[in-house]
Amino acid sequence: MRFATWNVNSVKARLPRLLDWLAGTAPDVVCLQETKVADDGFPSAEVAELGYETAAYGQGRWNGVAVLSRIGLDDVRRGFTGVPGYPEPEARAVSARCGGIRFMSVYVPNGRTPDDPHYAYKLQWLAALREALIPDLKAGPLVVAGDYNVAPADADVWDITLFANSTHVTPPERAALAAIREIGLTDVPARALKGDHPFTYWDYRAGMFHQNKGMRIDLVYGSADVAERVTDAYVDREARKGKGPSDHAPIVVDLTD
DNA sequence: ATGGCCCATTTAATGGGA
Repeated sequence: MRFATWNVNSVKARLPRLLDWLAGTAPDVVCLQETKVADDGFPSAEVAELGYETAAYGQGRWNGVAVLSRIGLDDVRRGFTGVPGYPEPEARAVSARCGGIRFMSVYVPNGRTPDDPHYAYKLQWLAALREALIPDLKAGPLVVAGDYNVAPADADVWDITLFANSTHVTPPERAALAAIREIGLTDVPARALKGDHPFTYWDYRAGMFHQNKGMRIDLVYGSADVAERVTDAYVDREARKGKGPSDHAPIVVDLTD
């Protein structure tokens, strides 16, 4: 089985690239984030032509997540139990069972700045996610993949000295991720196709990508029974190149059957 | 080579992204 996660930064703006990438990479399951489209606008028919069923949870202008699968898709859940809002619940998590594994696509709140209410919301959201995943882990194999908006270690940003007073690297954010791992999820490390750092995000501005000034903020967390099946995982930086890319690259994971 | 913001929306200017 091959699965992937990708923050596409608008599924409509990215549709030609998404379809090409699906055809070329041939993942069985894909977790998408920042689809930025209401469910009735999701290009379900277009991805169906490539054999994918869709579980989309969107709200329009912002956020939006989806799971695509060509190996079956059922038991779809939008959001999760106890999800906090800002102030209303946002479309930041959707899950479905595909090929014997529950896949959850997550788009963690950004946090903006550490003194912003959005930062407190981010920590609340991650704490609530942890609690919601406990019963999911008991129910069977689980993958929680997406844009976590946290760089787990200093090496996961291009220059940690530039992140003083910034979100994504603070101890409480990192502790929130550690608390999620502690319930029985493993960080599936992805290899970089070039260089030493498997960054998944590079700002559009100032040539950050070609200088490889990036961040590792997209992550794949898997239950132990999934993690032990991993044969390869890589960041597809090719998808960040060229005209009209997302600012995030996909992570592709291969499992033994 | 990978190339110097981009997205959606209230279609101009703004909020959000990280």
